[in-house]
Amino acid sequence: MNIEIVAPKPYDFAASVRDHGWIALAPFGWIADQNAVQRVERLNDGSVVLLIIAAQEIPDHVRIAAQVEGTSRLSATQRREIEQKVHWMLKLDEEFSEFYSLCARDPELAAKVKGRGRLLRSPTFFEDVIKTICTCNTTWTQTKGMIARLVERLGDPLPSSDPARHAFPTPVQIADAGEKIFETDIRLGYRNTYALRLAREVSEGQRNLEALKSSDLPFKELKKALKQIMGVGDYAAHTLLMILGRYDEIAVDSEFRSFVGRKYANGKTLTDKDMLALYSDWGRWKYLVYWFDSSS
DNA sequence: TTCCAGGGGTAGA
DNA sequence: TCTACCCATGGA
Repeated sequence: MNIEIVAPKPYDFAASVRDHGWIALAPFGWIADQNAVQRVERLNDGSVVLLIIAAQEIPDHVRIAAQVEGTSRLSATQRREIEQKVHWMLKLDEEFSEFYSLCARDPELAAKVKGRGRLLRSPTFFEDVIKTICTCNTTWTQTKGMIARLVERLGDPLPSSDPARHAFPTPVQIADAGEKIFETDIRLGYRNTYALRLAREVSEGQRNLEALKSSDLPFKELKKALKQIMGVGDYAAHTLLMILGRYDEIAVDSEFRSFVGRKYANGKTLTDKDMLALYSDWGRWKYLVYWFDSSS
């Protein structure tokens, strides 16, 4: 079964989805020989399917094809859900023309960003908050391990896949799992508490994370709302704002400091403030400008 | 052993 | 608003 979606041009699908490390976090994956994103996805009705998402350039736009495996037929509701999720994951709703025209003032940057900017995100904001918390104060290798264990231990399995592959667990599945399995098997370290607490808040209806996806709150207020989540500080809030399409502020982490130090410091020691000042001219696009400044 | 990685919470000033 | 200290985990 195939679901087709039209994406605007310019759109470099293969580069865009791999520009974000999320492609390496379960249940996402990259199929190199097909230039396709794969993802095990649990639908709202509880069924679990495998999505294989690829793109094809045609004259006026880009055609996204999502192949759905693991079910013999799809209801209209299921098709609509998959369409909406793919649309959100690929950020097909965002407008980047202002960003591209702004980049024209820096030829090196302009050459790099062509058709890029639509960084991969997860279908639910809950998943992206959990993943972001698992990037804090740890290495990327460990983040991948934490998310792989979380998905493998708590997510619903894809029917008849061998070895078993799993969807990202729902807030209820995480909340119901309890602390013990986090300590013995999933091992997020002190983030165990944050993940469980968030899952409980969401599953009990005390926190509506998905509503933030369509929020038109000003940047500062949205940031304030995100920082109310236990485990989310400035770095995580700016990362999550990027995921929501707000690029006003850079997420300062060891990676940012190391890149700016290498490229601009010339042996001097720079404070975070000094480093951020290097990007101050880029208005509401600072995060993306830094992102592509630091990427190849 | 010690350090620290794509930081954040908390207490105290 | 700023600083010092603590935090689980695992690789270097």
